[in-house]
Amino acid sequence: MAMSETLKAISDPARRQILNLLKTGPQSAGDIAAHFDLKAATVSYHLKLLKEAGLISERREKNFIYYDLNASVFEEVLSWLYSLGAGENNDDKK
Amino acid sequence: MAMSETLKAISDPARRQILNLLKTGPQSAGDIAAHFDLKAATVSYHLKLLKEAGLISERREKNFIYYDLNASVFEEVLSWLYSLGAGENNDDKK
DNA sequence: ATTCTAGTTAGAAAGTTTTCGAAATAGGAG
DNA sequence: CTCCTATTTCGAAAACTTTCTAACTAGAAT
Repeated sequence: MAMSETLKAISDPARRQILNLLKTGPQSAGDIAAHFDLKAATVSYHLKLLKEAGLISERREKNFIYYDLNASVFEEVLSWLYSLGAGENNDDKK
Repeated sequence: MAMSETLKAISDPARRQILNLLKTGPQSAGDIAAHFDLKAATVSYHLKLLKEAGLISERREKNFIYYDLNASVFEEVLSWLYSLGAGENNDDKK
């Protein structure tokens, strides 16, 4: 199940912050690391997980690696959340 | 952030299965445990986490405890996913 | 009041995840 | 070719999670 990987990927706050940062456009690994209180090795580990989950893609240019968000992978998660009833009018019966 | 708790709660496959089961209506802790290859204590632990995240509510009746799904908590997660661009037409530029 | 049943809590073992420092790699620049 | 810079990989420590068994609580039934 791809969803398990997707959800694991976004269950970590550091990885969510990385995704939030990539909303504004592709960034190099170094740029990303500079935004956080984490060592480059740690950020690299998170980027690897996000990449494996298909949530980001990488592009090499010069000796930088640029990472870019790929939100299409969230479709399966959205469907599941809707199947549980998320997104409905949650009016109280009152 | 409530989202962190919500995402942690649904990042575990056992807990997702419990939520899937509760789609069909409230169930007692024992009924839930019976559906899985886990000891009652383990299921109780998962139910506690889901309850703390606000994803389920409990109702006591006789000496049973019935658990019920509360999907409204997913709204925040949905908004965040949409803010990342999930749910858009992911047509290739081709 | 004792006993039975449904479920929870406590504490420990096993497994997984996150973080880091140090060493390794991959290219571009000199 | 050697050096430099950006980033990854390795290996270990620390922190967290999941699961279990055993002991406990709450209430219903006798």
